[in-house]
Amino acid sequence: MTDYQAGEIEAKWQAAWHVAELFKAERDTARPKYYVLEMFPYPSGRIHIGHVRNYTMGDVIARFKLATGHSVLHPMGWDAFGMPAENAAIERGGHPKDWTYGNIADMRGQMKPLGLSIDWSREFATCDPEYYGQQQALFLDFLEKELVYRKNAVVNWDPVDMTVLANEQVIDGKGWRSGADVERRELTQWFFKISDFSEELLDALDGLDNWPEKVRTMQANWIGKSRGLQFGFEMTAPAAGFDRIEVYTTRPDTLMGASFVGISPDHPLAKALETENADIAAFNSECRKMGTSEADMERAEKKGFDTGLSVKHPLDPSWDLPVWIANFILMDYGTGAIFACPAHDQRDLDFCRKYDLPVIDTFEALENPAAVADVAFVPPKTEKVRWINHFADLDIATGQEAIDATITFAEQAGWGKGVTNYRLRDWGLSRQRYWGCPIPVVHCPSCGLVPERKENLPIRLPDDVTFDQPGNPLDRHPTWRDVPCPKCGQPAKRETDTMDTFVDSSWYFARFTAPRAETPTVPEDAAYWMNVDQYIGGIEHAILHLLYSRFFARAMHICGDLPEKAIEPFDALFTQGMVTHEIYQTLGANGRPVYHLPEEVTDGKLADGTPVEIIPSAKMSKSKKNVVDPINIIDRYGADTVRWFILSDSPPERDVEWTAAGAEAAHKHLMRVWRMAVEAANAEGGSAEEDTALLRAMHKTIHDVTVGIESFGFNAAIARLYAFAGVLQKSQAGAEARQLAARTLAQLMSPMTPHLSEEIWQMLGGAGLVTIAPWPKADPAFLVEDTVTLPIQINGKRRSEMTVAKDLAREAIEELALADEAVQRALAGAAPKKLIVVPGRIVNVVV
RNA sequence: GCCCAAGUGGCGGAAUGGUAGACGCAGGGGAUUCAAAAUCCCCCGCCUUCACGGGCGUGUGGGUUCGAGUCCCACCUUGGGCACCA
Repeated sequence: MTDYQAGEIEAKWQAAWHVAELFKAERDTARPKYYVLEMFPYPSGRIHIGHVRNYTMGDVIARFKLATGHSVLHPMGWDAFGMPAENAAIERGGHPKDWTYGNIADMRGQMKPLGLSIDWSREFATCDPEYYGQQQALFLDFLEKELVYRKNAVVNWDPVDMTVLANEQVIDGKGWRSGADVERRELTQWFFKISDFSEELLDALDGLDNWPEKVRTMQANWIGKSRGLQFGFEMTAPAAGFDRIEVYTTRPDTLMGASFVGISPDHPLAKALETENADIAAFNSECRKMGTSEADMERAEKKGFDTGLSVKHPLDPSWDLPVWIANFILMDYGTGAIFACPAHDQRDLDFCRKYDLPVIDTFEALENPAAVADVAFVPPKTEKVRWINHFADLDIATGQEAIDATITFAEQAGWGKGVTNYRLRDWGLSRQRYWGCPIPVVHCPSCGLVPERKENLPIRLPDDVTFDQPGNPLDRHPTWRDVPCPKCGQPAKRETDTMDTFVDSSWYFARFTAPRAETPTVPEDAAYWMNVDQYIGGIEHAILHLLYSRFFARAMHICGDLPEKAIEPFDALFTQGMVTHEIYQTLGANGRPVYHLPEEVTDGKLADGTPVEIIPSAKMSKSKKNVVDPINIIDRYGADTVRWFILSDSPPERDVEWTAAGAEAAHKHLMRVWRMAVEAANAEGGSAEEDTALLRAMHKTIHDVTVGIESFGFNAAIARLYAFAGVLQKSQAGAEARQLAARTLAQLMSPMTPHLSEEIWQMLGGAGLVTIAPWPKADPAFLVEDTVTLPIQINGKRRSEMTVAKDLAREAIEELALADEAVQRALAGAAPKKLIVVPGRIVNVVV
């Protein structure tokens, strides 16, 4: 009975849970519902340790809620569309569908032994036609409500492979396979009107009390609401059909420090000038030889081109400013044109230094004097104060007041208007790729854009495609693309763009409430299960996925697919840290990095002796091959050990560097708990005093562990469980108390180590399954202590301590403290300068 | 570059503004054993001291406070995100 065969025992209890249907979620109005969801995985082929961490945390919550009387929904699915499946097809042949479903089968097989409390009957993959067909129905609803539209937008274009590249596929401005310089190219694409919801998505962040503050801050900054001034600079002479340049600025108070007006290379004026000036055309085209990612553009060297044009300063018609084209100005934000004030903007200053443009000394107190120490300033045109004070006869010191006053001034004078801008752009969902959800519209030569009929859904991806040539196979598919128009029946062409995979993950949480329904959702199920009570996932999704989901929930509500209460679909969010690992890289033949799996590298070398460059820890990613596979540990020690270990070592919100050392120790501890349970079953002796001491420790542990689980302090809860196991081991309590203690220990451990806990529970005569046994309650009578140890500080440093009755009067504590030997020594006969007593906590004597 | 975090012993980490280092790992010593494994017990921040004790100590530099790992300011380093990786 002392031998513990993890494999057999775990399989036995998993079967018992399955037979009892413990995890099957049913609508049950007699119990409070609880929906716990972990961000679903991409089926890359193997589960990695980060998945285990994510799902184990969710499982602890789900099992805890089950034990505290909730009707729990804890589902699992697969975020199954995306580029890696196509890349696999290109590299190794085969079909993305086979690769994906094969991976799902493998990963499900790796996950099931973990003993997660998942309702597998609700499982789906986003590449199931039953799922994406409903997504197409949602798209048609959105189209009808005008939440989707088409416009031109730029993509990364690989001129050699003749294909669109994702940002990830652009490395140092070159295509990852061809190595060719990437170009920006405009295509007509589909967009969700998320920007219509900017204000609402921003406002509602305030109500998300159970979201991490950092996520709300990041989202607010992403939406980027700003109040600024929009106005026109009149050109000194019209050019290319333009007679003014409209700019937007959040710092109109710096207008008297303007050096030049800058426009984006994609600005209509810049484009118009291209046709008449070859140098400008060359400059713009150079600017476009860069990826579309904002990070790349911001990091790139700042470059400009003097157009030779000039504009008049709005406050001084005799003052001409030159017009430059600058590569750091984004066409997507504001009007695509700015005025530069180098005295108050580092980037403008760098630019002016580089091109020898004037820097005007504006304010008396420069905002960053050190940064401009070497600058030769040009004297200001007004008094060297905020110009609004000069023009409007005001006396304003603070920045925001000055900004507001300038906007009012410009509006009254009639040359500008206050404008609220958002950084948030509409969500482009078109992807020129095969392995995604087809967009259900048809282009008809006579009817134009025609939505598919809902009865024709799902529009299935064709299976007969090949990946032997670059580009989207749907574009060249012989029969799939050519269809009759759903409206007039004449020959027409199906839209060949598919949807961004973020669309798939923006409503899966709603689909889990009715995964087999013939409509996207079912009102009764959505009403009962929504919202997700606890959502758990990586901090890397803090902005895009979570913002898109918030938008989708609103759009679905507008279309009648979700109740109003679900427009904020995630009541509580927990962002777990990532499991990171070093990246191992060598240089390939073409000078590009080649990545290697951790298991291929020993002592910094490959098997053939090639030295490997070690890049410091980073997020585990399949493309960087730094993914650690937990399956060996599961096979060796069982699921309970892996679950216990992954939770025990680190605070859940923090990133952890993966290390395999310690799994062995976790296993030893679990076996120690098992032996103690066996011993408790056969215990003898005991005394009332010993029994009480053990029960006191037990109730304290119940309290601490319960609080720990509820507050995501899993590592701290486990530390308490370790400590209690230590107490139990040393205890001389009698059989009854020790059995109760061991059984309770097992029960408190059950969210983390459910199989071991069931085995102990059963052995020590617990009723039924521990998984659904009511969670223990801490008896307050056992929690109170009657004495307390107070540290005594002298000048804030701990020098002594004393043990006193818990409710001892302040005066008595002061007296005892002053009588303390160390205090007497420090005072040397003098009276203390100050005596601070914090009852129950500390005494501080200031001498 | 911009936005958001994190930084504590050899390691993972604990700590409502109140005894820094709980708990675990690694390490050292001991018990048990013919021996080993397993198990059990004890020690374990750094410097100094035979010892008692003393000094230093939570990325760096300042500040607030009787008291700062915790609050404020500046900086450094690392990580996440930057709209087509998921």
